[in-house]
Amino acid sequence: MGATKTEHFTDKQNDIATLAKALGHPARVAIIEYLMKVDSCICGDIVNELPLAQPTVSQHLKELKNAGLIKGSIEGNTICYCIDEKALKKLQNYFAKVSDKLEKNKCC
Amino acid sequence: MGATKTEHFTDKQNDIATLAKALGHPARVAIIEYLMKVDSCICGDIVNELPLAQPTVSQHLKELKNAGLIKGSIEGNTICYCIDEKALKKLQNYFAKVSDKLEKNKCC
DNA sequence: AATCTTTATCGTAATATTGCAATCTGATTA
DNA sequence: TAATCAGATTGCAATATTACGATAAAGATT
Repeated sequence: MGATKTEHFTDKQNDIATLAKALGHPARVAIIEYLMKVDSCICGDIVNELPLAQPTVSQHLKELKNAGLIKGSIEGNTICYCIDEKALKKLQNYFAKVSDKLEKNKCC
Repeated sequence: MGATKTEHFTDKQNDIATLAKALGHPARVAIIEYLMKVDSCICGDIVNELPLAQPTVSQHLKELKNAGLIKGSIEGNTICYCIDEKALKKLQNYFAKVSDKLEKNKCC
């Protein structure tokens, strides 16, 4: 096996899982944090920021893009990556809701 | 390879990645949501709630426990699983901070 | 005690992920 | 036009994940 049975779960559960999975690797967390730090989207130096080879970084960027967490636009020779706020907002809302619910139903 | 190079990233990045990774599977999202729905921790019927075989569910529960997202206490014959608020709070804070920062630094 | 119930563990097969060297592509520059 | 540069893609090896049947462990029930 090894293949996730996505069809058995709700769209929302799959959606959250996809976003969470994309952040389930420290390199990808680091990429998001770097994009946040350089408050603009002037990118092109992500590879130099990470302790990983260029193809590996490229792959991580691809996964973040597939999950919808970042978007990249071609800017001449380089590519300008940029956080997609919507996706992070989704995560924020989700965990805010969860935490809120837990606050109310304290049981242990 | 296939082994994550955790040693190159900060503890915080690894921490967030570990939590996110644990939620990077719809079954585990479903488990958390189920534990939230039955507002108590009277568990023992998680297997029946999920479209997966018992060993598979047990494995997912183990991963959630390892990541610190849930805790389980033996209650006679059954085991009583329960969300660990601290971990979810951590995620909430993280994404709240990220969203807040993105709000301020709008660039694209 | 024998059995049932609940959950964990083992073993294993299928698939996915991580990482990188080598290579390719497409835009820029010399 | 050729050399260069930034990134993506390919191909591959190592490792991790997902899923489940079989089985084990341990308390509950009969």
